[in-house]
Amino acid sequence: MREFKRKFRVLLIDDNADHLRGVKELITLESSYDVVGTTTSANIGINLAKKYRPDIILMDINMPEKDGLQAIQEIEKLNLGIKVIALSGYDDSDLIFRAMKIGAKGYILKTMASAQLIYAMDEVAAGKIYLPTALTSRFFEYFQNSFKEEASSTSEENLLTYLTAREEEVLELLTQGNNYKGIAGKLFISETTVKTHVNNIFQKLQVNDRTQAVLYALNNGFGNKRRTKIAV
Amino acid sequence: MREFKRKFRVLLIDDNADHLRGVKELITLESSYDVVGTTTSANIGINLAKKYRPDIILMDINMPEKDGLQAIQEIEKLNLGIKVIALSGYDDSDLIFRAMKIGAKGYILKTMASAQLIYAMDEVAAGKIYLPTALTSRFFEYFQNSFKEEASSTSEENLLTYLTAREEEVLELLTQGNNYKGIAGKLFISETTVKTHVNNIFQKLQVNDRTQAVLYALNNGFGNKRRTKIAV
DNA sequence: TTTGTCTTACATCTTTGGATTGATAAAATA
DNA sequence: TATTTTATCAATCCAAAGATGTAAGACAAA
Repeated sequence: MREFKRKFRVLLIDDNADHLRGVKELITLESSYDVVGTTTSANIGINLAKKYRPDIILMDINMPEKDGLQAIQEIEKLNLGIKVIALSGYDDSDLIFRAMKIGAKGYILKTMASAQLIYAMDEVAAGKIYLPTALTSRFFEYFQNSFKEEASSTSEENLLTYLTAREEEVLELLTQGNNYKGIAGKLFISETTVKTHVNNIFQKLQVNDRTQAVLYALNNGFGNKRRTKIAV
Repeated sequence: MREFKRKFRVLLIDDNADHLRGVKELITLESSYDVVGTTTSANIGINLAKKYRPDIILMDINMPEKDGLQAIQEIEKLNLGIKVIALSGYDDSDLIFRAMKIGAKGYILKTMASAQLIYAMDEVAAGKIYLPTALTSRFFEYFQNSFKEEASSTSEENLLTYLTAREEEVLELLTQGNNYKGIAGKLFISETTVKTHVNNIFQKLQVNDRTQAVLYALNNGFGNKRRTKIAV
């Protein structure tokens, strides 16, 4: 049986009709891609995605009507395996970060050479994630900055280190929303003992109540799973 | 006044003496780099970093004695502006992610061509962050996976959407550790009103007390800065 | 206009939380 | 061995939090 090389199906979403036409022509020249639809509306684009199930979507994310990032997110939620490449006029690190976070498989600037667009599509079609080197650098600046605060705040002094093993157990249960009775039951000790521990925890963490204790714990890397803040 | 083109100072840390020697010779051939030190020990490497203040450190992260990632972290904490490039034998996405998270300016496989190493050093020396395309792809697989769980868990139903604007304000203050009096003072309303709001919040979030409400809020993307869990 | 939601507010009552003091036994440490 | 830390428990007291019901004025939608 002879094997046919299937063409990848592409959907274009861009509110700029001129740019849309240009990209369409460009892609049509490539033998390995078929443009199955074009639209200037993000909402229509989402419906076309459901209908045509393209392999790849090129999505302009600088649209006034609807946020392109939001559109990407909605398409990702459909879980149709559609690979979305973000097209943008800006190499803003925050934009790049957010696009990649919500699942874009690539991010290309509109000013980039057409060859780069095709290359990105080739890579993405092959199951990879593609970001131009320059944008990768931008992304990582943002990415690493997100973690810097954490490192610096941690380096001050972590009052959690003063807690005893038992106190950590109690705090762990506090961070799960337990009250005295719940903690006492889970640790098989009396409620008054829990009170003693909790009071000692308050002293050591220099807080006034359980909510503040829980917040301190979560913000200072309590437990095995460290939670990290990333502004999105 | 005549300007001299300064050579970049490089420190090599690699527990494999053979590899260390090879890399040293390779770099010495380059006119723009000076190897100011080599060592097979991570701990000694950290001390050499303090002493010589190199521009760049090539750090093997697959060392038995001390974890190379930990060493990178310690060097980053020194805040000397030293750019660390991770050298590794593995293109494991988790390793790449962790290295970049703690501030590595690059990640190179030992099996890669020497030209790529030099190119990475050039880029990093110029203040950029460099990851080979293949590793970038790996990184993003891991990165995007970290957020997938969040998206699915969020898609269940976010009870926070039922809160009124005022209730959100109150909850915001709750998540900052305020008690009734504090909230009342900050919103210029009476304490009893705050109680009413808080009780309504409990109903809507289906929780029993403020700690649980705060935990629900933090775990369900409350506020403008959404906190995201990334296992590290 | 009527209906409904939101925000504000108060009263009352019960439960929970937090502070303080004191005490005992085991375990770790000097 | 002597001393300190840790974990356990209790009693008491006051403050804070939480549950419940009621209600008035603002405002928007039907």
